[in-house]
Amino acid sequence: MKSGRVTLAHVAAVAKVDRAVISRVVNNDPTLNIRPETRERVLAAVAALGYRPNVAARSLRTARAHMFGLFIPDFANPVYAEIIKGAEAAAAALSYVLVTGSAAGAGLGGYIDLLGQGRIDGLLLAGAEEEAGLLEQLDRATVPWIMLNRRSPSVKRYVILDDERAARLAVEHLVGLGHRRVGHLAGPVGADTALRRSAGYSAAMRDAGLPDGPVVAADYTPAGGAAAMTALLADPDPPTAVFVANVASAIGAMESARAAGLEIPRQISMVAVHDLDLASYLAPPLTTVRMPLAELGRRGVALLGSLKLDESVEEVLDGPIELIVRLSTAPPYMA
Amino acid sequence: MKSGRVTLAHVAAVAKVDRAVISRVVNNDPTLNIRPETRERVLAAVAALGYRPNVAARSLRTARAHMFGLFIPDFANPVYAEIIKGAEAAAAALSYVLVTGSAAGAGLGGYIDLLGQGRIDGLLLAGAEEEAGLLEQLDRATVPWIMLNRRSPSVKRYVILDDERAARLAVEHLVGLGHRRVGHLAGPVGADTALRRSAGYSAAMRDAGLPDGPVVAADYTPAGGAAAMTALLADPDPPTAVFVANVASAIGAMESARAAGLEIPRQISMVAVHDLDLASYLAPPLTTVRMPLAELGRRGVALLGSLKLDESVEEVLDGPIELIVRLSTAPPYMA
DNA sequence: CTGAAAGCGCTTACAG
DNA sequence: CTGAAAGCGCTTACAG
Repeated sequence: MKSGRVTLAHVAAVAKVDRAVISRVVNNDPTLNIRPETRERVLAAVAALGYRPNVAARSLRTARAHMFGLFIPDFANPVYAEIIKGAEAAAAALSYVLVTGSAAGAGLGGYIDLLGQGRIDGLLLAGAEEEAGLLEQLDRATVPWIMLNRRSPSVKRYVILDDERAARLAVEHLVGLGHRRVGHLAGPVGADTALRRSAGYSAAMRDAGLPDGPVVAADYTPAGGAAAMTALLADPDPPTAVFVANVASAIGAMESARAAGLEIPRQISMVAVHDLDLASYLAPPLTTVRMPLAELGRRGVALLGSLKLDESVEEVLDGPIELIVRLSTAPPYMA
Repeated sequence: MKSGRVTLAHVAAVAKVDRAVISRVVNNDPTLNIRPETRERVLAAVAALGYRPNVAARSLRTARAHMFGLFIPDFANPVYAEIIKGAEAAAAALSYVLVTGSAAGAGLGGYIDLLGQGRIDGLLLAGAEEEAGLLEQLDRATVPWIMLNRRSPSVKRYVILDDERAARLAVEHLVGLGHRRVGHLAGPVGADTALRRSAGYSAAMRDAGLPDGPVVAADYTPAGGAAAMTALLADPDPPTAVFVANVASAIGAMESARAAGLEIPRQISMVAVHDLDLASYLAPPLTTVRMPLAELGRRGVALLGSLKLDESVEEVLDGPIELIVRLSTAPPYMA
């Protein structure tokens, strides 16, 4: 029995009812009045033949693909892995399929094209660079789309995390340990998350009555963090602690600190945003701020399922943000 | 102009030809004889209206979804990121969409169900655990599927990497440095890649005229590596070097070695399979063996595109495997 | 060189 | 309570 070949007609023939009835039983149509024994017969035939509704036919008829898209820049970034996990779970709960794509495929443009083809019923854009014409392309779309973890000035469709609060938590931890000269490895220039984390850093410093320490922009990669940390340590008055905007940057920054002969945390403390499994196994284990990334993915999908086409969302996700203290932070050596 | 709403009929009206002609122009039907000016008119109308063929209608008619599936256990494992990247690129080259899913979604069973629904034209299974009934479910499928990076005794459909060669390369490097007592952190029991890497380890040791050192199984995670390394170091005659089957395990193993007071590489050398960006930033930077993972994904998709339904594949991918020497390996201290 | 027609497999408003 | 019918938007063998 080749399962892909069984159609409603086959099931109807076996169950001795019309195809319409099979369809309504399979889809749990609440307006269907049916004798229990008929329903049983239908279900038995469905099971016996291994009937699976053909998605293409259903989509054509209902104009719904039962699929959502999620675009990310790069699968290698573990931050997205967490987002995907939440989005996948939420999609599965709605009986939707999540198709996650990165720039390595057809690119963002090709991805948005899936909307035009009717392949997906909604699109989540996580950390995508803004390219000319894409927003325009999106605006012509007939299905909802939402930016994840990133705002854009011209767009009233996003859900983000409370990056400012995360940054404050990290800085307050450092200040609480006695640090007064606290540097900041900010994210890439122009990145929305970087802006918000930097704002949190400055706010927390101000609240503590301290001036900002040295600030250097760094890509969210080990290489970016390494280069930025080297620059930061060249400051005439180097900090005793650094708040790093991203954990991948922090991994590179730790290496630069070691290369400069600094012992972590004795001579320099470090704390970074986003917790990874890996953080416990670094040398020394890295203090981090854990953000609800899976929840972000989950929420994005839920919104896609409920949002009206022209409805706007501007949401800061209210989830648990917690400091995870490991061994990369300590009181300043010469406090 | 809502792009999702333009159909062949609209384009046909504008271009003043039949819908069939539009379809054949859009699909580059080679059997179509058409006057150049007519083709121009059609193309102009397509562009002007922003026509995009409806995928559901096309799939229903042609019984092809133009979509491939890739199932992985977990997006957080960076090894899969690399495979996805290659698979995405290959799919895009075929104008196919790749839908990658993990166990966090509907699970492998739900994933295989996509086949039954006609949603995908082929499925790649990367490192999936074998569950009862799933192979049976797959055998009923009417589209090709292939196991990636993993064989199964009952299945003649796989493409794998040359794990044995990778292992030999690593062990020969250690032996070349002068190590004679070489331990092995093997992968999880039952994992096919682990078996092949262990075979390579033993073969290389035998070729060097050396007996196997202590061998401990370890999950492909930092935690698994950490636990296994602790066990291995308890050996009455501990090794001066360790070949670790997986880079994630190695990260945990390095931490255990440090915790045991061992300096890497002075007191113990370590080399692991799979290269990551991260490896350069560990303390010390980790010597690895780089495997062609993206190529594996690419090859899997290419096979899906060309394989007959009942054709078998048993392929060991012939791609570059190279040792990347960093600072975690050195001659033994007391050679 | 171009058009008319059938049909892929569903869902749904309607008839009885 | 169940069936007959239309139609979603395409592709393709065929007619002319």
